Amino acid sequence: MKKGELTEERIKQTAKLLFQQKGYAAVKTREIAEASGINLALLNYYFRSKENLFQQIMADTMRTFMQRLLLIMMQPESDFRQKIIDITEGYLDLLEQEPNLPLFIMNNLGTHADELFGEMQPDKVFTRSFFAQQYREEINAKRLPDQPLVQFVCNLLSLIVFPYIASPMLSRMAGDEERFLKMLKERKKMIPVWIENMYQK
Amino acid sequence: MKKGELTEERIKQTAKLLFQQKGYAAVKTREIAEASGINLALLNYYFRSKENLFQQIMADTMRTFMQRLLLIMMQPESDFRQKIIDITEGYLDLLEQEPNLPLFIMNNLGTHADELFGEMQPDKVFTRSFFAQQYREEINAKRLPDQPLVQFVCNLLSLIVFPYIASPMLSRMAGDEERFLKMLKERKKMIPVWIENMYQK
DNA sequence: TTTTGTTTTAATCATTTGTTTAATTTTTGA
DNA sequence: TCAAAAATTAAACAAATGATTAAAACAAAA
Repeated sequence: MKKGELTEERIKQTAKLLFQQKGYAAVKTREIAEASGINLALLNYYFRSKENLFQQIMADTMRTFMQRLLLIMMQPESDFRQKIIDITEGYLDLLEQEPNLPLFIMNNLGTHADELFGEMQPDKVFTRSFFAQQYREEINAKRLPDQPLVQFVCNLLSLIVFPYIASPMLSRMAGDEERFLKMLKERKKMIPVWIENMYQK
Repeated sequence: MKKGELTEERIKQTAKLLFQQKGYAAVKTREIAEASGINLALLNYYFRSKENLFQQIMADTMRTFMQRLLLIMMQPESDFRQKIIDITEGYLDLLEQEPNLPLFIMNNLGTHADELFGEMQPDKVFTRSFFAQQYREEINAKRLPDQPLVQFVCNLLSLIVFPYIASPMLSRMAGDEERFLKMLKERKKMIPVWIENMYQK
């Protein structure tokens, strides 16, 4: 009863990594089995099918990724500027450990976008969250132009996520890997500043 | 001699679309054949193998995508600000017609990043192009902070490309498809403004 | 028309791949 | 300790998949 759950989890972690790196169709069940150090048949014993294993992993991934944004947006304590810093640092820390996550998410957004928000209604979050309220306050105080919140969040996520999506291109543009990594580090400080400036008139 | 080249091109276009939508491994040769209205064997007659067909398509795609940026960067006529506008509008026009292009590129960057620049040396473009020169002039004139050019280009490309990569998520955040499309339109005007403001102190 | 080279087709091959089965080993609880 | 349950394995199956073959249809040149 204990041993099983352990290997089940091991398979899931291995599969998650492989799916992230190569995508659903490119990963073969035998590859997952070998990489997890299990017999091929065990995969179906625990997960019924490759498809089902993938669905489980995707549901987890989507929810966790979005939760990171939503939890901060719903924080009553922190102010608007602090939330931007929290979102930036939160995601950049995550991406340091899972650099393939963004591309993985984006690739499967088409079929799994609904799972992003789990139980929550997207529009509720984007109109009634503390972050949404604070955003409107900024607009009312004329510190931000009157544009939809999505536009703002889109810009923030763009700047955070894109370098990890385009890293092979950017590291070539940067000249070498070292300069690219330096650039990534720099962004953690700069993104909140850039975002703030962007809307300054 | 004429008929052949025509079907060859038809296969290539169909395959390109499928590869963009589903990725290499998920597209089956029979699917390409059926969608192109040809017999399965013709695919190997013209392209030797699925792999080879894909390589051809990727090489084309990478070069064309990057060329769009590099050509503008090497323009002697236009000034710095105009180049930013040209890059933004150039790419957004392209993406309107090929919305899956960014994800397709990013997914295959790992294996095909070298083909991005074709003959050119990346560092040459990023240090000796007119755009690079003009960027340094802006820095010298204190109109821009002293940061590497890649950082700047990364931000510009982020804002242009990300909405097309994350569209299923963003359209949900926006509330409905209509509002999302409105947002996309708005960005064409706003991105150059945002970019300019970003670096204002 | 005949001939020659090109294009297209149906059928087939050899692997790969997801899944299942049936037997074996290991673990657990009484 | 020992039987029942859980975990693991080797072997095999059926469908799919990329590729090839040999023959047919077609087009162009002589």
